[in-house]
Amino acid sequence: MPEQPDGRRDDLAAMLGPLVQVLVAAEQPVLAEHDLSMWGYAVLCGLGDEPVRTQAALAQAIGADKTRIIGVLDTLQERGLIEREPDPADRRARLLRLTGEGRRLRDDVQRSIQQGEQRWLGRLPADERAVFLRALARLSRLAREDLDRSR
Amino acid sequence: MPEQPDGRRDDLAAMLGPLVQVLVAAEQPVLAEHDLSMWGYAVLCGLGDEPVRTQAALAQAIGADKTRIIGVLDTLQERGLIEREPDPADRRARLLRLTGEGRRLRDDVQRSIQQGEQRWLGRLPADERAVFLRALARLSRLAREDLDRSR
DNA sequence: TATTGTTATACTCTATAACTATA
DNA sequence: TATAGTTATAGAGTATAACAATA
Repeated sequence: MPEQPDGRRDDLAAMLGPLVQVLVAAEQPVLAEHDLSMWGYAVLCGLGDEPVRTQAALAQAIGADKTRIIGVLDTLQERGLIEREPDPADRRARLLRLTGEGRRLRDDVQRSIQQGEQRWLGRLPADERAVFLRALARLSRLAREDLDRSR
Repeated sequence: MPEQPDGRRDDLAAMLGPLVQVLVAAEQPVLAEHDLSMWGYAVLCGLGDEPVRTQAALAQAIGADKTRIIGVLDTLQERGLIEREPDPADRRARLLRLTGEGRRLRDDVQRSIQQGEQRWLGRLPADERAVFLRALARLSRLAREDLDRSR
């Protein structure tokens, strides 16, 4: 699909909006199947493979308010998907890490989601798709750096 | 910026989120300068260059609830940026169109916004940027078609 | 006195349902 | 009876401010 005939284009945000909307909608059934909220999944992804030293740091990493994720952490902990213990060196802080089961669940869900994304990415020619993903990854990283600076 | 070393990548939604956030944040000062809300701007863009036959159709086109835009239309009309008159052929409906001033304002704002976007797009090599924009336009169109079908 | 986590509250945004006017 | 537009209301999601524990 070429640009509009006169070379004009929609604003980036106007193009990204609908795309985000269908992608988020497509994630819902997968998340529901595993009893995860969007924020629950974001936490599992945000924890990565090394422990995180404070809840506030985790919240910032996933773009949430620190108060926003407390209930989420409660639930994940009750389900044995994460561990949350006071830092012995500073008992105000909570050390956070994935359990084995948490990691497994995260990987399962991520596999399903990225498989679903093929419905969209598959509509792009392979070479264009690779460039798109590389460019998106770069822009996303720059955007995150910018957000981190302004917080 | 290459993919992650192991070839894995973040979910599309996870990459798009921060990008949308900084783009929307960057639009705010421009909109404020012209006393426009985000929805107000969306309406000006949604009206395009031909009249729209009903408010509901306009709302759907910009992804809003029909009740959502009523106050927005009131304000735009008071400012002389749009015209809103009962359709003579069916007086339940309202014919909507941009005034000359509305079109001018829309074009001014859009120019500013797309100029601001260069801060991000400019970080991509020119050839990669062109491919990214083409791919994004295509995915966005597919997403919009999908959303329209499910409404 | 400052920081981490927590709770309660208030605020914003949005959708839902009920109403009017036309058809 | 059905549709376009409007209004009022309720709900979801979010941030803000106050508080307890620890440093």
